[in-house]
Amino acid sequence: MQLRMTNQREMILRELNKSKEHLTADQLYERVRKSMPRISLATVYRNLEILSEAGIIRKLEISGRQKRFDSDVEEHDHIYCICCHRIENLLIDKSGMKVPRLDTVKGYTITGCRLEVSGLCPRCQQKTARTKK
Amino acid sequence: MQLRMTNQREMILRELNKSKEHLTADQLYERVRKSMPRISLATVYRNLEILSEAGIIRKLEISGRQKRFDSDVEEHDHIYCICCHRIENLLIDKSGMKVPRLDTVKGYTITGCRLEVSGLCPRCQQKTARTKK
DNA sequence: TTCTCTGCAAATAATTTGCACCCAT
DNA sequence: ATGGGTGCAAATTATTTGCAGAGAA
Repeated sequence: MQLRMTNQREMILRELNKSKEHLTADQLYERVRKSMPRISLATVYRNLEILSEAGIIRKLEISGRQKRFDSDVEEHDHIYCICCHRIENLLIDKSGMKVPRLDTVKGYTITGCRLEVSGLCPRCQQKTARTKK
Repeated sequence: MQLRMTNQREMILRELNKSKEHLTADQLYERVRKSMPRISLATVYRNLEILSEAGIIRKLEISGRQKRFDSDVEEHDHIYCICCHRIENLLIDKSGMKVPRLDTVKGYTITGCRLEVSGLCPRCQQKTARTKK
């Protein structure tokens, strides 16, 4: 199955790269729509699926009900806010971890290993403090 | 808000405890239904939400589109199969990790930190091998 | 008695799919 | 010209909510 570089696909990739956030499908849709008003949400979903399958982008399945997409496929971890569900990148050295031979855990063939750190982001800490008063 | 121990709630907890797997809401529904045929799926969802909010069970938001629930709220990590989406427990010593002051990362107040290891489980390795032949 | 909980049905939210046409290769 | 890609609308999947009646405390 050959991948074609359509205008839609190109715009989706460009927008995802432009904002270094971790956007959801419909956030991306709203942005792409500004310069390409007739694009459909289904196209965005289809492309995000195809591109992440091809390893060009990365699908994140953490925090909240919507999937998020990351233009950075390099090995890295994430920290997310349990309140506003924002996700930020995190570079953590996992080499020091005393993991009992991770490559053979429970008979699994390991394909990935990531650390998901959760917490309250600075913005939400203020929000919470205000509410508690 | 007071929590009441209804028959439904008790059964849901019992089933979740019985199978030490990480069941989805509707897997749990199917099991509870066997001994309590008139229970509704909405009740299962509502209870899982309430119980995890109360810290009695734990909601897992990894791997696949459905949320899964864990009767074990003790600190532990998970390994999941990228193929069949099964989740198993993992006990990993994270104390050796050289994390740059995890409690202050990017100004966040850290509430949790877990390792999600992904891979192909033994069962799915065989499946894949067979398919590739 | 009081107030949370329940079942049912309907509503939402997120994502996927069928189909006929379009366009990158 | 081929076969992957698109827009649209409808379908699915997962979860949530309104409401009136039930039942734990």
